[in-house]
Amino acid sequence: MNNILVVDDDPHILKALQITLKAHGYGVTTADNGEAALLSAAQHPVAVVVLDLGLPDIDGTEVIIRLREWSDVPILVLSARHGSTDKVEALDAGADDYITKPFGLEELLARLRAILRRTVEPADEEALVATSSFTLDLSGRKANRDGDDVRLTPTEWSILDVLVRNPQKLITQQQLLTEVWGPAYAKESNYLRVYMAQLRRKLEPEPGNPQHFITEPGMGYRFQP
Amino acid sequence: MNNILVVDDDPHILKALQITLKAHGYGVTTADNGEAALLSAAQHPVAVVVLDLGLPDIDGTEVIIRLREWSDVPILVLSARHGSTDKVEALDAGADDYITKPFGLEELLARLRAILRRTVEPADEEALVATSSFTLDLSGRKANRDGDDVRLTPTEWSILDVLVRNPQKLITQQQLLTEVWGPAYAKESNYLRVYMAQLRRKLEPEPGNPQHFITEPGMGYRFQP
DNA sequence: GAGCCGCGTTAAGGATTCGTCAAGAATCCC
DNA sequence: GGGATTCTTGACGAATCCTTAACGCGGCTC
Repeated sequence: MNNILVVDDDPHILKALQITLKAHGYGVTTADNGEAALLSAAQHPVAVVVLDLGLPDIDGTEVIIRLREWSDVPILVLSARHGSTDKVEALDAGADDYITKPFGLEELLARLRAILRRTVEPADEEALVATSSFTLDLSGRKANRDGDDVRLTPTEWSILDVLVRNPQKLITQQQLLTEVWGPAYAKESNYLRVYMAQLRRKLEPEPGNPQHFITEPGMGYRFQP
Repeated sequence: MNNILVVDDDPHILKALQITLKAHGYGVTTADNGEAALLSAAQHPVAVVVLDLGLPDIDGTEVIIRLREWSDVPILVLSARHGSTDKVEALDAGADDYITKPFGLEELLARLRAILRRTVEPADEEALVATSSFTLDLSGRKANRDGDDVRLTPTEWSILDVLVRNPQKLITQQQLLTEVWGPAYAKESNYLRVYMAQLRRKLEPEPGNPQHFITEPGMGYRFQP
């Protein structure tokens, strides 16, 4: 089910959108200010953000920019401002679409469908990864080593996701931290050290001499299949 | 250069859009009816289609549907019809965006940028550089020599970044020092000597007789692919 | 030809980062 | 509620990297 984050300071609009979207089969999360929206987007996976520009705390464009620092989630802007400048600013900041109030619900839904059509994951086919010492099923969340199932925690999985989906490529510590914990944790390289050690202990044949999760000192980590 | 196909039956609009888009660095192809548009899209590679709904031969929505049978190219619809039904029809047929006439040129350009931003990305150009004795993957931070991976430190990479991104160009010592260590170190040419030696030892076949990292005495260094 | 300057090379100290362990806090599940 | 899992946080040696100094070499100037 696609999860939509709706951000608006008007409780009536928020309620109306929530009901309409849910009736059309979407999951809905709401926020009535910019900070809450950014926080929510960092915590739950979101398919689309529907964003009102007129927020009480932060300017809407600012929300777009800060969201774009670490996320590619599509953003559909709602706004009472008809001015061309406002539209250009929001779109260039990283928004994907812009509707002016008052808007028709049918149009909003159609534009949401158009956006989602494009972002639908090309293939959630079984993402299987195999190395010389273990196998992973990313979509099924299963790990196997020497025939024995290995239990991994949620955080360990999300780290694996990022690393394994970019094999042999260097993943910066910042990248990992912002993808897993959110942009506010971009400096907590402590976490990475702890979790990389756990992953190695659970998956590597010789945790002290890793051959698949390689650390590049001063930069980040790299997955070697 | 991004190629845009503009479809409109009004020659004035066609001409105006052509001039504006070209002025902004896009390549432009035009068509004044639906059949010509479909034909043109099939013949030339197109990055975006800008489509007027009111065409003389085929209905605009029909053009979208027939285009979508074989192409995923983004479609931006222009239309004089403000009705919600028209928008929903066009968007659900496969259009990506919908602007009603009269529209601001700035808005059109911003929406084009928003669409292109999303579709250009998957190209994910791997910045690969190859010489006769080693290969570099700048984005993946991978260096290879004679089939063996070479480990480079962060500072070594940032020097490589500057040199390799300007092949055959002379990079002065000041440039290198300020780009890598910051402007305060612009006189510490000591560092450069140390690190250029390390890079040569790691990448050159004969470090004593470098063929790719060439020093221009008294000036700086030059990368020769 | 003596002295100076810029470059290449090497090695050692210091600073930073990494791996590891463990314990308390938070969360989840029954 | 209570127990178990998971997450956070701090501290410590060990490994890695950066900085710095010293020395040799060749070319240039005087």
